[in-house]
Amino acid sequence: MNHYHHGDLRNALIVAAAELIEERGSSDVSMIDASRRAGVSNAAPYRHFKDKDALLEAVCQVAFMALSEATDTASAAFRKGTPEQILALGKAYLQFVTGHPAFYELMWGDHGIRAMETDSAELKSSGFYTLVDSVQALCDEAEIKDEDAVSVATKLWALVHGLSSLALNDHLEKLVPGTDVYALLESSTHTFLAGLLSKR
Amino acid sequence: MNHYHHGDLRNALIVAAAELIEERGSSDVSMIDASRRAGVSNAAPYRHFKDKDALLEAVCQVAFMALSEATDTASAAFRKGTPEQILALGKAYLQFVTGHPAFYELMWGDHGIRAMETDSAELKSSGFYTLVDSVQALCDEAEIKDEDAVSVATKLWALVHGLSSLALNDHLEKLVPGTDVYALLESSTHTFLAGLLSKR
DNA sequence: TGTACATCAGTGAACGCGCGTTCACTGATGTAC
DNA sequence: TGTACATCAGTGAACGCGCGTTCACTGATGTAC
Repeated sequence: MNHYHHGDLRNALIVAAAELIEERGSSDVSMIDASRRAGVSNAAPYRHFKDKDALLEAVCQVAFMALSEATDTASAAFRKGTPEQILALGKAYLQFVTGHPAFYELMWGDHGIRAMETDSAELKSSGFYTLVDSVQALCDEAEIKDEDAVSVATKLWALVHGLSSLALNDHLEKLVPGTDVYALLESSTHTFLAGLLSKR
Repeated sequence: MNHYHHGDLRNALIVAAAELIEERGSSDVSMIDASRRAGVSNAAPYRHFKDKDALLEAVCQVAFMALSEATDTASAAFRKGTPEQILALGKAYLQFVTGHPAFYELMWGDHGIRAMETDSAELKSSGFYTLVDSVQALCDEAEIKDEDAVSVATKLWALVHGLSSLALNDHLEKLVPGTDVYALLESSTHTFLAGLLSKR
């Protein structure tokens, strides 16, 4: 391939930045390193991104889409509204977060917020709302009327998000050595759902 | 006061760094800025800290102690092992995290881990283990035998930590506008405890 | 009590480095005629 | 089909900046005699 006219440099830069983040385990990669990895000069990225923030936001968007895909795929294997499906969603989330630790700070930091804002329609339609749908179906079947599905989904999300966050930097391991975070996810989800049903 | 022999520069630098973090809402403060705020030259901090990381770890230790104090104080007002006490612990945690947003990334990042390791005895004796004690008392009173107090406490912690984390960067507000995170904390804690008791 | 001196905690200037970004340029591509 | 030219996406060199850290130094303090 020729030096000039790379063809798909925009995507190549997003991939390069994502790989660097993954490899180094940190989200502060430099523009210059991303350029180097993509095989272009320092200045080339500025034809495709206004500045470094814009590149990182683009990486965030890709990451959010990957997360949505992971949770959607996991939930597709189960019947809608079953505890099994909700648990599968949680597991997929936990797996994604712990499997890509360096993306955590990026996705839930400032760049993540802006990425969410720019592409909200596409992102909002998946991920979290898959969980809301599932919770809604569960509530319908169990004839729970006094609980708001969005509210319940948010609480479940917080639970899974919290476990993932703690598992990330070995805080759990430091505080309670030998913890099995997947077992914790499973039992806490069951406890929570049991509490939900007990109010019926 | 004289230029030479500040007297308590070590602490002054920790406070200066903490204030800068608080004001700027970001944990990447520079050594030079911390020096300036403490009223000393660039080189002075190196008499008290090996490098920048050492200073930030010291800030972390102070932050963890403040958090522990906040949760301990909150829980002291309630009878041990009551749901009210557990909820109070959660509220204090949530309040601390959302009240000092910039410390979050510092405390739960690499510096926080090292701060925990160096001063573990003092830190481990408070904070999380206050919650463990409370959960243990609750389990004893309710005659729950098949649940491990540490495990239950971890799940509750994850729930509160997750809610705090989501509340921090307005992710909740973005996704579910008008959310009252304290109400969410209260109802999710109750739901979880109800689930715990229903297994009896 | 007075003096010599070791030590301690500051100074301020400087170094080197890496980074984000810009700028004039250049070569390849697409298009009008 | 061939040529002139606008446009587009690269280059590479350079800029300015801020930062972490070091170094020879200096002034204050504490101590031995």
